[in-house]
Amino acid sequence: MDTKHKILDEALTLFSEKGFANVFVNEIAERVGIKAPSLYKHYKSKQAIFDAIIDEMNHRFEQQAQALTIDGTDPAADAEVYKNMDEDHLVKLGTDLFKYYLHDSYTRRFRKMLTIEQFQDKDLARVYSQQYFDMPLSYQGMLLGLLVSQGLLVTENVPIMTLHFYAPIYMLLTVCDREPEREQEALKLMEEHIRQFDKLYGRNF
Amino acid sequence: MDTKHKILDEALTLFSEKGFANVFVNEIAERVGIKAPSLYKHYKSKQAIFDAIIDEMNHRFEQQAQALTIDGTDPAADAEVYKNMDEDHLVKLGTDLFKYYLHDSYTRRFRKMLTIEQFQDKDLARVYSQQYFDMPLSYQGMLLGLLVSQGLLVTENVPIMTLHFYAPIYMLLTVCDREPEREQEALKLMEEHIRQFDKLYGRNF
DNA sequence: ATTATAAGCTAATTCAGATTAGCCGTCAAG
DNA sequence: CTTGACGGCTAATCTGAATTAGCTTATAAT
Repeated sequence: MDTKHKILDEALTLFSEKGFANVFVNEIAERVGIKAPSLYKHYKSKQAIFDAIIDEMNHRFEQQAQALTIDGTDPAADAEVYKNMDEDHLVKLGTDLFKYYLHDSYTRRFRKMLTIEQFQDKDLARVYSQQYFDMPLSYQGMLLGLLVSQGLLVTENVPIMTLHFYAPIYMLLTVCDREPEREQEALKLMEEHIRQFDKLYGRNF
Repeated sequence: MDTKHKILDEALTLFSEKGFANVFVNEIAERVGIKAPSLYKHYKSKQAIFDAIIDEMNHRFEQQAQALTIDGTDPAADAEVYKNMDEDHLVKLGTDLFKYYLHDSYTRRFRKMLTIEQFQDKDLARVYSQQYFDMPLSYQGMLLGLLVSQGLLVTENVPIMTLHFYAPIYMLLTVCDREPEREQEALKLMEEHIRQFDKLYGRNF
């Protein structure tokens, strides 16, 4: 990784732990292994570093959205995947989703940074809501909608069913972000949540 | 309200909007209607103001916990209240809870401040989780447990049922905190959420 | 009446932390 | 070979924001 990227990487780590205002260019430089003034060979200000992080993230998000949309517009392929979905598969789906969000380094740091900075301006607020509310609900709504059309789940209101699926996952995620030592507890609740979700929405005999 | 309290009040407002590090003692003083140096007649530093806010909150929380526990240990009284609970009552219960959390000025500002500062140290993280995860789940679990013992709701796992009730409320709350203009949308989802919750867990005929 | 304390003000002071100036070595392109 | 861009360094500089000094007035207690 070249210096320019390393700066973004270390800055993101620090911003996600302490917030933009509590990080000194000094610390960023130190972690990168250079002196503070050298940072300015790469970015014209501390703010510019922050902005570059946001830009990079928007870029990744666009790609991601693209990818998901492509998958989504091909229900046939996805339907295949979920053909013989059962409770255990659903648990795995949810748990994997949870673990990915929780452990993927970039995702996690970005989410935490955004959590801290979300009230600074409307743009950041919008990005947060998009990423951790609208997009997950829309994407997972699509997947769960497939399960409904396959007759594996039953509901008259897919969006609310999706909310019931995702909101607990989101909430447990925020707990682990602030108290990582509660991950085991959270995973246990996750599994119980999904099993109960399956019982509630699964076709009952 | 005396100056000493007004300082805490205005500081809390500012901290909840911009975070501790982005607020200048200047701004606090201005809102209080005094000059910055006069603040130091009341608190020995900016940090001391923050600490006083936390102390005051801990105080309020203890009182609150006390009150809730007292109610809770008298199931007879509460049971009376929920004797003829139906879906509309449940919607009202949830909506009121939501609106209280959302609009109560102190609660809202405190929650937003904690959202920003939660990663600064373990104490703040613990307080956040206590207030917005553990306590609500435990208190609402008690209430919903009553409804179960009354036969109004059916489940084998009250804690997870409580998670299903509360997590969507919490999530919609965080959306409104960052994008207040989405309150109507959130209220609509709230109502649908609870109606569906009632259908899922309500005694089915 | 006197005095002590509380609470305000203006005018410094301090200091940390972002940024700039200006120098140096490296290396690839011409 | 030499030149210029790149990326690093040290030593300033600049700024802004917290805090302190020291004065003043009002009020309440002795």
